[in-house]
Amino acid sequence: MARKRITPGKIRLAEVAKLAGVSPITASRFFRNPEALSAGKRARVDSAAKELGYVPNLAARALASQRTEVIGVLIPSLTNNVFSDVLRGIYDALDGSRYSIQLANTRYSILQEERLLRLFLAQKPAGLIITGINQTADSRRIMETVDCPIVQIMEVGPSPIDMMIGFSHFDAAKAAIAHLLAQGYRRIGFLGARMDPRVQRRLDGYRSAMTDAALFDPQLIVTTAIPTSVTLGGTLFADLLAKAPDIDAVFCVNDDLALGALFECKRRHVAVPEQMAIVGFNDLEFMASSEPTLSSVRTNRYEMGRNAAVMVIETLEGRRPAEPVVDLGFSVMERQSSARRN
Amino acid sequence: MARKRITPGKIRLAEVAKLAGVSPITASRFFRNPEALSAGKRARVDSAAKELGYVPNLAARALASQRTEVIGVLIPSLTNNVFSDVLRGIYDALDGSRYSIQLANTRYSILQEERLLRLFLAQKPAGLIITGINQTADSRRIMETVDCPIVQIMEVGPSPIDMMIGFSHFDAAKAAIAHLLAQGYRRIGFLGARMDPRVQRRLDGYRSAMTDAALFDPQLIVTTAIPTSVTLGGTLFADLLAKAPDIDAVFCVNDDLALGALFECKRRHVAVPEQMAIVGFNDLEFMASSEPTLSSVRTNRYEMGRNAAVMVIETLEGRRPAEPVVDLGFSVMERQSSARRN
DNA sequence: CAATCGCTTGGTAGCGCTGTCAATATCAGT
DNA sequence: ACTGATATTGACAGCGCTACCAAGCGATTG
Repeated sequence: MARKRITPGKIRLAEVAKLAGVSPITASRFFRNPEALSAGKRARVDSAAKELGYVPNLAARALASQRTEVIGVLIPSLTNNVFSDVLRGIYDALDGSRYSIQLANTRYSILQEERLLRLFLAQKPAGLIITGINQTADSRRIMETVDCPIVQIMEVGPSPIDMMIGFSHFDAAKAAIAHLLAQGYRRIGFLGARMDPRVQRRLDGYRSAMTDAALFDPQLIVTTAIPTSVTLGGTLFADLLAKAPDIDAVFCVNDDLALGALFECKRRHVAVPEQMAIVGFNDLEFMASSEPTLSSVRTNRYEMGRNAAVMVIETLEGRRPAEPVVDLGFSVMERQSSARRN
Repeated sequence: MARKRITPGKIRLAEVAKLAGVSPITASRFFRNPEALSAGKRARVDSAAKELGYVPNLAARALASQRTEVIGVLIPSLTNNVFSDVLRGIYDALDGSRYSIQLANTRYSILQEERLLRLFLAQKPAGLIITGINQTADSRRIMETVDCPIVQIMEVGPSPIDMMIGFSHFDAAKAAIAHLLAQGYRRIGFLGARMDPRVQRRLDGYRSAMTDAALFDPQLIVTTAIPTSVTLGGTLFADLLAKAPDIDAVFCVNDDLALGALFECKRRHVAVPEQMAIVGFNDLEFMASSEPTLSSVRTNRYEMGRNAAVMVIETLEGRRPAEPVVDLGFSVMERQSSARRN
């Protein structure tokens, strides 16, 4: 014979319903769609739930309703400051809502990403936030067939899977180079690490700007697949200097590299910005307080995360955003490290 | 009459069992305790599951078994690099295991922490990783009565709730000051931001070391409740210099402050380390490649996260660690910024 | 050869909630 | 007063899996 699994002290929806003098299903409705109840019952269920300290069993809810209140978030790195800002935005937006987050780290691998995606979708998430626009063909296909709001973050591009929020890395890099050109710099080097798709697009922007100015020279480009770091910034800058000793500026694909390049300049007694301009990317906090202060491209990471989460929630609650693709833009922060006028 | 909710294409455990020619319960056992099956059935269920691409329904599992395979993680900040390293360790340790992570951000508030703790525990997590040893009395009581492995991370101290992994912030700060004293520095300032309990203990370590050396002077201490940043490091250092112009060294409670102090020194043309020594805390990556390189106290954050997760898993699998409290230690990284011998 | 033991396997029921539909109550309009 | 429409509420069954118990079976023992 089977067990008698009665959990004595446990507060279930049935207890709440009994105390409130309604049926369990009415109590259930109170939590999902309070407007459907009459004011009287609503108040009765509410106070009964409070009195008993009722906490819904999420597993039971998920099983019965065939969906969860979990939003999956796929990001390529847990270390990169850029993503911690995005994450903070997402967590802040969801704080106090019924939704929770399931986070996974793809480690910049789209194969990992696909694996994790399958894992997530098998659990029927309420929504999905995924980094970038370069997924595997299979990942894309899976996401297109799945029935939940999806937001691609960090960049914008054509043909969103569903929704999209970010900015153009191409344009941002191009604007940074335009700033350097306007300041009179001509031999502008490029430093790139962990050449992920977004960094590639920054390189494209650099190339485009330099070509437009008839200043493009492949010797000015130094890249590596190694993950970024301040130390690496110094190393790459030294490599660049060896290849092209006559450079008068560097554009670094992120601020860590820029800081490393600055330290390397100090080590070599190269004056910044007189002999060498430095421009970074992301505008991390320290860029504004270094000596000299470092120019960078500010991106709206926190807002990106926050809005992405809001877009998912709004869609889930039937108020789908009018515009599925949001370009948050960027701004070139012109500071001491690139302040030379001819 | 009620619905007929037959989901046609869906692969359930029953389908796997049927294909394997066993009962559903035997198939179920295959996933939770494969050793209990005979080799033949085990292989049959395995291949059937693979063939059908079976993915277990976690909600059903959680509901039936009255427990989840989720490990709750409570950290005070998503921005702080220190925690991203810890998190990376946790995620790495759990990658490929059956367990997943539920992350929450307490924002350095023990009241928030208590709220989130209640929220977590209501869903019966498999385990819990919580930051620090300063919880509210209620939080502690709740955790003591709950039946799941709990690891307190980031520091060690007396009376663990369950398990504990970290290091002594008091000793680490004291060792940093001992290093500065050994180098011949005497008027050693203290810079502290976001005075959370661990930072407080670093202050205690500083005070103890300075008092032992008969060099303690409250004028040398500058602290603030403001969250840390590089910019703040510069500001606090300026404040310190105003209060105590004769200082010859600063101990900063973290590396951001140290970097800010370094930049401020450059701005003021104060030579580091000749006129001013700087020592940070955490040994973030950039400390080793700044100019001059910055001394710091290295802590094992990744290992802390990784081991904490392993401790939880081992306990869940019946192999409880012999030693519930693990001190991961620290090491003082002596670099250029504090290299003056008398 | 019967009794006992341990290992493997299966049957039954139920975890706590919600989708579906039906029933009832309420109300406006004629 | 009666009809039809709308707002509220309830009954029932079942979401997919696992806990509990029992049964089957071969091996061991005296």
